[in-house]
Amino acid sequence: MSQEVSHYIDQLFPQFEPALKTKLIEIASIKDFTDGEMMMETGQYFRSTMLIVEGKVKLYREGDEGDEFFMYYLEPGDACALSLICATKQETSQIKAKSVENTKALTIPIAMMDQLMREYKTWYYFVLETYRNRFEELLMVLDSIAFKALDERLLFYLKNQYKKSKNRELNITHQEIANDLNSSREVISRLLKKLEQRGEVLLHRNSIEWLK
Amino acid sequence: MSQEVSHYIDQLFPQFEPALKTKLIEIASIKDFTDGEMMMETGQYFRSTMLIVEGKVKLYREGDEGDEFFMYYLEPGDACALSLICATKQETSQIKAKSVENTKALTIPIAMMDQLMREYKTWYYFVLETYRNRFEELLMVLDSIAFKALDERLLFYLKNQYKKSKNRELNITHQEIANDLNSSREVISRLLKKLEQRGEVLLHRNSIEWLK
DNA sequence: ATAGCTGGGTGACTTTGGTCACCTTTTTAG
DNA sequence: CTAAAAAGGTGACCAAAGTCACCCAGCTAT
Repeated sequence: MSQEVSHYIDQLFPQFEPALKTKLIEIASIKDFTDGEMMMETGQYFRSTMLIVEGKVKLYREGDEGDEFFMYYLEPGDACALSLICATKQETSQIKAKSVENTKALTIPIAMMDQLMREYKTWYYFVLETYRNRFEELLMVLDSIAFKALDERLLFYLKNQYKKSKNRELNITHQEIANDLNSSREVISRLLKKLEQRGEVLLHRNSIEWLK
Repeated sequence: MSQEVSHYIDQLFPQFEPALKTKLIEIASIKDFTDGEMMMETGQYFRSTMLIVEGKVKLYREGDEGDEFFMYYLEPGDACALSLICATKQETSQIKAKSVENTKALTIPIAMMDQLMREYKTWYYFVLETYRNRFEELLMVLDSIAFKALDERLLFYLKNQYKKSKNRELNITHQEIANDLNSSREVISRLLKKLEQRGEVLLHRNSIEWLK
């Protein structure tokens, strides 16, 4: 078990100082989530901070009528910024997190946060860096929704997906995209068709192929 | 000078531990900004962290065509979250900050951030709390733009303004509101008229009166 | 007093995107 | 194999909001 933790830290968090690694091996444990499992609901309390070490986690905001709005993904090497913040004050979360692959996370009891922050410089940097990155990602999302029309938002979304999947072929349905962008299937289908006509993508059932 | 710093800390940051207060008196200085002055441009580097002690600062995101999109205000007792994060890594800012009243800020050299974080627990809490608050505020903005129609966003905006001004009378033009919401004057005028017809506000030249 | 500026009102029109109804094709469950 | 579900296409229509053109009222500087 602690061997597994050790391995993940070497692979994904090589910047952690040796003493911090030792400490984490002592206090952290591994938690598994199956594909599609909710990792966090709105209004739920945090009991631990999570560092993603395998899989992919989708973070989204939930509207009053239960609509979902996609914010960003967490991947191996990322930490949930909210769990880093909220943790320290026992606040509830305002976002939902769903595992979209079989996901493994390194969990650290929130009670340890204070100590880690003050005793390990590399942890402290990691937390600040995480914050900054999430904040920036959120700003990018805000940008696209505040300033761009839906066709540009769709492009922004697709590019993001391709970047994360490292694959020409994206396995996703029009309906899922519509949900993530808080739009409707018909509209997304139409816009995708336009992209196809412009030669930017190839549409297949259940997948979109990125040309260009 | 240091007397002024001391006074502001007592008034606005009573939670700071005595040793931290002493330290800040030693290293912080006061900077003045006149009404309307830009405090930060996109792409600019941070050289110091700022705690607002007087006035009001408007934070907004800038679109590709120079459109502005209002995010939130900073008021006395608030700190710029971005300057807290970016500071530590010499990153550039993605947002603009404008003083909208005569504003005074307590500035702290970024070189001190590390030490403050590790040596003063109350500072560390303050920074995390600041992050959390800005993140939440940003999420609220994201919500309103992702899930709400313009009329609701306008209400959300007006309520926010009234809350911050503690005044029934809000001195603002329709054009300014349109800019902040990235909409157009005519549309805002029409929506405001509807609000007036429903008896929620009274419209005057250069001001909007909140009834209810 | 007059000219010009700023704030705001209004109608006509257009575009974007959401909705509805209904269709076809492919996949999957029984 | 057949029925149902899932994925996607399509046209008609509608509503929200952006745009344009033009108006008027009130303030201000000369």
